[in-house]
This record gives sequence, C-alpha cells and structure tokens, in this order.
Amino acid sequence: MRADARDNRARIMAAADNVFGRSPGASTDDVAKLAGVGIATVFRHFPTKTDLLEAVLTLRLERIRDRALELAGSADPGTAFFEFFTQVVSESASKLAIAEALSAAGAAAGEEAREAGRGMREAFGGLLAAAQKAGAVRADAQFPEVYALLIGASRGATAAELDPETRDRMLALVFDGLKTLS
Amino acid sequence: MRADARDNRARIMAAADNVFGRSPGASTDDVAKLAGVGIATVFRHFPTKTDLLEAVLTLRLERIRDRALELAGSADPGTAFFEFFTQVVSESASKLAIAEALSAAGAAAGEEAREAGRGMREAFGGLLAAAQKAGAVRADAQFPEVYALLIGASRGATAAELDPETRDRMLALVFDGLKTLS
Amino acid sequence: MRADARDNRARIMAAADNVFGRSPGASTDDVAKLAGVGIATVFRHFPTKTDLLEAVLTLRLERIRDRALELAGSADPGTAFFEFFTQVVSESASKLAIAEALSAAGAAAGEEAREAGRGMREAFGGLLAAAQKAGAVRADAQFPEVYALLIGASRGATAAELDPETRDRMLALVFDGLKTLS
Amino acid sequence: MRADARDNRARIMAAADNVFGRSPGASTDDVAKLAGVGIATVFRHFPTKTDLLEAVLTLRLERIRDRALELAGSADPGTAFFEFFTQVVSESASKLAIAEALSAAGAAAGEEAREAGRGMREAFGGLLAAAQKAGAVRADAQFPEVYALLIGASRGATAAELDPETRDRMLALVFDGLKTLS
DNA sequence: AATGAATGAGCCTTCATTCAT
DNA sequence: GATGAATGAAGGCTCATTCAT
Repeated sequence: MRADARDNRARIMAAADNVFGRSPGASTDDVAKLAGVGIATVFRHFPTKTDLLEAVLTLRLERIRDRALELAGSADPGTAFFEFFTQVVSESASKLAIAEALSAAGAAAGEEAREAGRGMREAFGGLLAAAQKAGAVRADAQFPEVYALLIGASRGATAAELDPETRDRMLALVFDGLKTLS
Repeated sequence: MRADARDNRARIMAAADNVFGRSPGASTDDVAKLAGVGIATVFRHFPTKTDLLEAVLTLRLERIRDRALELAGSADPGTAFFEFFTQVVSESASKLAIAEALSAAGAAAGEEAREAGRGMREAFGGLLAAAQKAGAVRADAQFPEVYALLIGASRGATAAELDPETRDRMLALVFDGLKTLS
Repeated sequence: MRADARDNRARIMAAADNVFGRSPGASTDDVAKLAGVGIATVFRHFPTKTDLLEAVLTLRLERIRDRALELAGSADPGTAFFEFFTQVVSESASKLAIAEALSAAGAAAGEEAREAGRGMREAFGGLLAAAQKAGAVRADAQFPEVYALLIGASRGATAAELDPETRDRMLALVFDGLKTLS
Repeated sequence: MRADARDNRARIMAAADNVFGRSPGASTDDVAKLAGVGIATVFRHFPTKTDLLEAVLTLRLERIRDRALELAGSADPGTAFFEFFTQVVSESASKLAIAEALSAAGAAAGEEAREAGRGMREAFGGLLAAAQKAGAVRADAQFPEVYALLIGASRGATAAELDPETRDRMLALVFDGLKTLS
C-alpha cells in the first residue's frame, strides 16, 4: 500500500504541476482527473489546496536548485552562471509556473516552500560568487539585484511570450550589464 | 444625473484599480463596496466583469503612454528614456497591477485595451528611437527586447518586493547593458 | 401634457402586447425600449409589472369580446358562432399570448382583468345561446364545457404550432362534436 | 454510494416534477429544498437547469407512453383509445406540467426528450390506428389533428381548472366529434 | 487507503422597483 | 411628467472541502 500511495502522490504532483502551469486558476478536480485519481485522494495527500500548491512550488524550486548545484562543480564558473541564467529564463518562457515559483520563493507561506526557496537562492548565490571570483561577472553586483534580474527576466519572457531570438537578445543585453567591464 | 453617473463611474474605476491591483482575483462585490455603490451600479457601467477589467487596464496603459508622451518632448532624449524606464519600474514595484497591465498590453482581449497597448508601445518606441539617435542607447538594441526588459524589470521589481535601493541597483545593471558601449 | 401621457400609455401597452406575446418572461426594460420611453415612465403608468401585465391581458380580452359582440348581430347565429371560434383559435396559433389570455381570463388576479374576462365570456355565451336556439349547436352542450373547448383548441393550436390545414381539420372534428346531431 | 446517489437522483426528480408542475418558473433551490438535498447535489446530477427540466419532461413522456403501450394490447381498441385519452386529460387537469410536457414533446430541445416524445406519439398513433381499424374512430381523422386535440383538451382542462363533471362533458363533445358517424 | 457523492459559501449577472434631476 | 441612474434581492452555477462506503 505504501508503494501505491507514494505512486499516487507523485502522479498527483505531476498533474498539478502540469495543470497549474497552464492555468493557475484551475480547480482541484482538474488535477484529480488528470492524475487519474478521485478527488478525495488528492485531499488525503494534500489536506488543502494551498498545501498542494506549495508542494508543487517546492518541487519546482528544488529542481531549479538542483540545476544550480549541478553547474556549481563546473570548471568555468562564468559559463556556468550564464548558462544557468539562460536555462531558467528559457524554461520560464514555456512554463508560466516557473516564473511564478521564482517570485513566490521569497514570500511563500509554507515552511517547506520557504526552505526550498532559501536553498535555491543559496545555490544561485554560489554560482554568482564563483563567477565573480573568476572575473566573469562584475564584482560590484550584489546578490539581491542579480536575483531580482533573474526573476524579472523570467517573468518578462513569460509575460511577453517572447520568441527565442528576442529572448536571447534580451538576455544578451542583461548579460552585458552583468559582465565585468573591460 | 450625468454628473453623478460620471462621478460614480470614476469612483468605480478607481476602486477597481485599487482592488484588482492588490488581488487580481477579487470579486466585483469588493469593488462595489470600496466604491461605495451597489453592485448593480457596477454592472450598469460595466456590463461584464471583463469589461471592468479591461477599462482599468486601458486606463493604466493610457497613463503610462501619457507619461511617455510628456517625456518625448524633452531636450535630452537619453535622460528621458531612462527616466521613463525608471518611473515605470518604480511604480510597478508598489502597484502590482501596472506590471500586469504591461504584460497584458500585448495579448489583451478587448479592442480598446489592445489599442491602448499599441499606443503605449508606440510612445515607448519613440522614446527609445530618440535615445538611440542621440547616442544614449546602443544602436543595436531593437524594440522587442528592450520592451521585454521593461516588462521584466517591472514584474521582477513587483514580484520580489524590492526595497528602493536594490531596485535602483538592478536598474543600474540593466541600464549598463543598454547604454552605448564606449 | 394629458395628450402626451395618454399617447405614451398607449405606446407602452402596444409594446408590452408585442413583447410579452413573443416571450412571456421578457423584462420591463425591453418593453420600455420598444415603446421608446424611459423605464421610469413605464412604472409611472403601471406601478407594478403585474399591473402592466394585467392591462395587456384586459386589452386582449376586450378585443376578443368586441369580436364576439360584432358577430352577435349576425343574421346567421350558427355561422357567427363557428366563425368566432375559428378566428380566436387561428389567432392564438400565431399569437402565443392570446391563448394565455384566454386561460388567464378565469383566474386573473386584478379586478379589471377579471371584469374583462367576465365580459368576454358573456359575449361568447351570447353567441353560443343564439347558435343553439337556431339549432346549429346541439342543445345539450352547456357553456362551461364549450368554453373549455375554446380554450383547449386555442392552446392546443398554439402549443403544437399547427400548420393551418391541420388546425382546420382539428376544428372540423371539434365542430362535428358540437353540431346538432341530425 | 451508488444506491444513495440513485436514491437522491430519484428524490430530486420527484421534487422537480412536483415543483415545476406547480410553478414552471420555480428556482432550482426550491427543488433542492423539497428534495432535502443541498443545491450543489442537484447540479451534480443535472449540470444545468435545462437538463433537469428535460429529465422531468422525459420521465413524464415515458410514463404516458407506457400507459399507451399497456392499453395497446386491449381486446377492445375503441375503448382503449378513449380510455387513454380520458386518462391523459384527467391527469393533466391536476398536473399542469403534463400538459406542458405534451406540447413540448414536439419542440423539445434535448435529444433524449425529443426521442421520448417520438415514442409517446408513436404509441398514441398505434392506439388511434387500432381504434380506426375497429371502426370506433372515424377513418378520415388523421393523426396530427387528433394529437392536437389531445394536447388541446389537456391544456384546456388544466388552464380552465375544470371540475370533473365539466371535464367529462367536454370530453364527451370531443369524442362525439371523433366517433364514427353512424 | 481510495473513491465518488454531498455540501454551503461565494461569484457573476439580471430585474423589478425607487430616487433625483 | 419624463428620464436615466441606483439598488438589493434573487438565480444559476462552481469549487474547496467533508462524509460514508
């Protein structure tokens, strides 16, 4: 039974990620239907809709953090930093929800999500520090504004539904502002 | 009655601007209550909730456009451009709704709102062109990505609830990317 | 001003007759619009929607009564009776409202409408009595069932949206039942 | 749960039959209250008020059809026909709704109700044909006008709120028109 | 543990009716 | 006297959440 339950939980979260990513106002029933379980099962795993939302948010934040951690070991910290930045913004463009997850990372209500946000920001902070140390990013840029830029670029790409070329040109502008002045 | 009605209409729009600015999912009743009118009065002026939303959106877009047009006559196009950019982002920071208005400017459903969005983008485009002609903004930056940057910065500032100093430092980074390379 | 008011009243009643004839659930506003007056004017003339409905009903009943009275003087009472019966049913077929007026004639709430119903039934009763006296309608048929038949035929024609030929054949059946047995 | 749900559904339909029979414009809430369930339960079983109305209509039509089918096997087709006619009209007299169901049987919107109407008319047509074959009903009467007569008599009885004696005398007149001329 | 049914609060919208010009 | 604006009380319908199987 444990395995079954765990399986259901995963299916529900995947469905929720999908559904809420497309339309944030979707109903819990939509999630249940897509997950192929009864609605009561959803509420058994997540007593509140908010709980479900937070679980999804947490998962997303952790995924982003993991991406950062993977790149953290890279030999070229500058490339790693810009690569991460680009990836996050690119995916935001196609997944409305990631951008929102990023902004919610700060104000998130639940403890778990807040913790995930902290972890993600920390990992990104590590990437930034390394890139600065390596001279790829200007040293006077502090974390808060760089992080705000990441959020902003993500949300801008999402909201404007940019085509990839425009998105890349936008990032080029942002990166020019971030790079060490020669 | 004409005067009274016009007055009410204005009060309703102000209330809607306020309420929807705080929580986009607010009910029409909330708007009515804040405006101090009965709910039927709101529906008399705006037959549909969508109509009300669009009227608010249109108003916001027009206000931003007007700001752009005011600055268009400025003697110093570079300053005018950056000043406008800063103002829009600053206000977004405190008014969630402006950022959303900016992003909705593209995909807005209603004809009126779409037209307002067009007007606003045009005015901003004028500011950008002048600034580029004056050599204040790099010539290879095209409108779409600069506009995306404006939206992104606004949304980023809003979502992250930045304090003014951080916001200014974020804008400094963005502006450094936009400025003509020396 | 008296003339103006009377004119408006007539226009409102005509509009109401029209509108309610088509869709019984129509709003008072629809009536006002069709009449070309403000809604408050309608309520000035008819303090309640029920009042308006009753006035329309009364008018219709009076019209039917007048038709009966016109035919009452006819030289051939049998023809007059069947002619009247046919006319009422035919018009019901195309004007939903007449059939309803006829059925409402009994239970109508307002004194005025009730009086109009009484008058109409009396006139129809006169037609029936004369036709029976002339030997055209069987003598054992009493008013209540003949009147019920008039209502029924009208409503049946209306509800079933009969084409004229079927309607006539239906009436032929009814009339065969009403005629004096030879 | 299946049993409970089926039970509730039946209770809701019974309540709807009752409520709409008395006042066709009744609210869904009235139905729910009479059925002793929450309003959402009504909407769970019938997603739209129209759906509920149609379900009730269908049920009524099917009941009438069943009555016709029962009588179809009778040894005396003439009696069977007139018996059916009388029964339908008698019940209409006390149940406004049946008469309306009958007229709606032609134009009903939903496929299910339309099908039920078809079935009912067919069964009634069988009764008529048999009665004609047996010489109890005049051979020149065609189905459409006889059916219109059934509807009309039902609606007339309902609308006029006839007492049983008058209703029977009205039917006697109708039947005299339908019987084979001797 | 999983399910589908039930529930009431809430939302958008309409309408008869009343005010103020 | 005529008008358009304002109003609150429904009404249809949805949704997060709770029960009972």
